[in-house]
Amino acid sequence: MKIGYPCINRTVKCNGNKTFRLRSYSDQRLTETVQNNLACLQKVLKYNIRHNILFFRISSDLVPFASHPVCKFDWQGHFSTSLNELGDLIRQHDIRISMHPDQFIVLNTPRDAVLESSLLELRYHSQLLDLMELDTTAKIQLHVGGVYGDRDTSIKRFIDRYKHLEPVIQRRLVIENDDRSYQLEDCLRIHQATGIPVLFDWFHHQVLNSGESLPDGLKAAARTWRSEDGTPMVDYSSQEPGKIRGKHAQTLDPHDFRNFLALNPKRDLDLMLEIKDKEKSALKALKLLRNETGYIKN
DNA sequence: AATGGTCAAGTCAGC
DNA sequence: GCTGACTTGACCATT
Repeated sequence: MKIGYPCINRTVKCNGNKTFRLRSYSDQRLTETVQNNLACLQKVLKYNIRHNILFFRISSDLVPFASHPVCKFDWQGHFSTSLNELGDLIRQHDIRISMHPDQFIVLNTPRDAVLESSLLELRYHSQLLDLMELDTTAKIQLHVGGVYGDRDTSIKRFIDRYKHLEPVIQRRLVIENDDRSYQLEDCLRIHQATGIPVLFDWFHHQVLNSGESLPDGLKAAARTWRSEDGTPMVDYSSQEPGKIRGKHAQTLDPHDFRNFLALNPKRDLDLMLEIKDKEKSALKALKLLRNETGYIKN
């Protein structure tokens, strides 16, 4: 089991998620920012390697405005060498990579303009991973999308859109159960129709489910991953005490995490910690894993 | 250097 | 109808 965290490292003094305002766009500003972001990503990956954190989610802001019409710059060509070198580092240390396009990317939208920009953004994500020459175990995770007052039709629209995706996007895409619209059951139904792997979100499943236990839910999701998709990915968080239901924890709750481990003794999964203090919790989780008797290697 | 208004993009719940 | 939440506050004009 690999442990990971998303996008930001607060220990390494290097911000690899730098962006800028649209009206400040220039090719020069873009190249400077991307150069910075790639250099920081490399530093963060090296920090992760030193600390045995071998799962990482790369920020969608790596190349700001990459899919925006304002950007005519050939960032793919200009940064292909740097991206390739990053890919070398990732492959050399067998780091698992994911990306998570943000909330504006909605594959099942009824609106043409939203679909079009979503497809461009997905293409950007897949191009990044392709330029790093990562295999299809590097994934792009999406939620199913909106309900629009008609779940069945909206699920059908997702299925149809997925089937018509470019293969380079299709092979990387996975769907994740969310905590208010589409639960595990819906994702499994979409898997049945398309073969798309289902990334199990442990915390969301506690908030929204149809009665499956957490371990059963996780097992059902894990079965949707083929060998070319790699080890099933799982998102993990726990409830921030005293905040509204569904609020992600500030830091790893050792009690909740031990419970997670106890419920999943096989641990044939890669675990993304969606916890606000990022690498600190990843380190806590790894330490806890090492110190617990009966818990494996690393 | 500190501050505060504002930022490409969608959808939904809660008020 | 507006605001906040979402994987993540940070950019930038102004003082």
